[in-house]
Amino acid sequence: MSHTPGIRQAQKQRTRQALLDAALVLLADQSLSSLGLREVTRAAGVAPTAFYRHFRDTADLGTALVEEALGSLHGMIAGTLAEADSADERIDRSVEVIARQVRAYPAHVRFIARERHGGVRPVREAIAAELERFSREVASALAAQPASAGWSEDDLRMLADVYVDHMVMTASAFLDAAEEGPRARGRVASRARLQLRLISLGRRHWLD
Amino acid sequence: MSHTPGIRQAQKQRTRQALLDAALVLLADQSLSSLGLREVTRAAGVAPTAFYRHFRDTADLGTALVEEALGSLHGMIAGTLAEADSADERIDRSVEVIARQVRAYPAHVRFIARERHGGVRPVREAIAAELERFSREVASALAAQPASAGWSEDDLRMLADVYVDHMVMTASAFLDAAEEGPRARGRVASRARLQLRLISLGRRHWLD
DNA sequence: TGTACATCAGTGAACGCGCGTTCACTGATGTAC
DNA sequence: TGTACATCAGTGAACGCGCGTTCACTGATGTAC
Repeated sequence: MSHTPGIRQAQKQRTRQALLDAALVLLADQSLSSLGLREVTRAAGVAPTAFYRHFRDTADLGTALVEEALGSLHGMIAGTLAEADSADERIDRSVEVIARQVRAYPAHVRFIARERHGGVRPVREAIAAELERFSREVASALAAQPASAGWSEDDLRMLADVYVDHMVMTASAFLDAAEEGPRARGRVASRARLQLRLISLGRRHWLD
Repeated sequence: MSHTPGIRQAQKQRTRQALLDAALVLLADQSLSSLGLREVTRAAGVAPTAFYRHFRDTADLGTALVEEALGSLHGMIAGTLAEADSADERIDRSVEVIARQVRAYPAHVRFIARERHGGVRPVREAIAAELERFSREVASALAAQPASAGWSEDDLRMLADVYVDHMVMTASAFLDAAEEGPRARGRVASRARLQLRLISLGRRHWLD
């Protein structure tokens, strides 16, 4: 594929990444729809015009950030769901995975939570598409569990949506809590566990 | 209280409302953090400097919009929850109330969904405060139901949070669906009902 | 009721500033032979 | 390996434009007597 040798390509990638990283930092305190191109290039240490070598505009950069932030979700839950014996264990595991993700990539999480309903249509659509893809993966992971015997496909998708929405909301809550300290983080975690337990109970009695 | 006679006050209120209305229209396609003061005054048909007679800046206007959008939530659910015989009926009623609110005030709903995690801190905090107040109201309405016998206060707050988050997500989904047509709206409604049924089942077996 | 003065919501000109975009350019990297 | 030419990521100057904010103002409304 990449028949272009290397040095030039590699340097271009480095600049592109510098722009993405700079944007992500700036997006801690503002929305994408107010992010300026010059602002980004200034923070990245390149000339404003260099921006156009990589992105058409800031919305285009935004969709690149969506992929960077959500591409890694692939297969993440599959492992989480599979390797656990009891329901409670699966719940603990899930909340831990979310907490870890937020600690590791706080800026990405903030970006997704913010722009999911944000003012830039293509970015909103990119996030919706990624989350739907993810929800479908969750649904098929759920389908493989014994607890899902007798469930319709629609109901499994509905359940998967609940989990995905819950994941995003919890991630965002962890982020807010991070500003307050470890006690707040603990409160978010235990609330998330209770909510997952509620969903789990509803699931168990769905076919009653 | 208002010992100032009237005409002048009334006109001031009218201008203020024109600014709020204009802002809400502009916020259909962008976030508050990129909303310009001149943009708002232009759309409202007043001079840019008139803005300062009413708001310190656009963030200040934003917090005023939060009150306008969420102030009306007061007591809304109380009625919805109380006047229903069966659980299914309560679910149908709730989804209808949300759908009606979205139809009646689409711009307000969009604003709240967008700015709940948006880039303007004081507005985010105002929304969080209003939703927390609302969640507390829901929790005490839930506490009054027979189904809540034996529930701890914490668990009721957790449940109320689930309902509030679900309400905001569903409202936002109705909004997206409105662009696609009535069939999409129907799908959102039935998914919301299934999700509420899931929660309701979990609730019923919480103390098992 | 009539008059003289005070208040204050909205105006319009002016300011300095940073924005997004264009353009011709430079010089390191890549390619052909 | 060496040379001559092509490519193209990043530059820097320049542009026109709309921004937020200041200021002194106007004239309708409110108040005191």
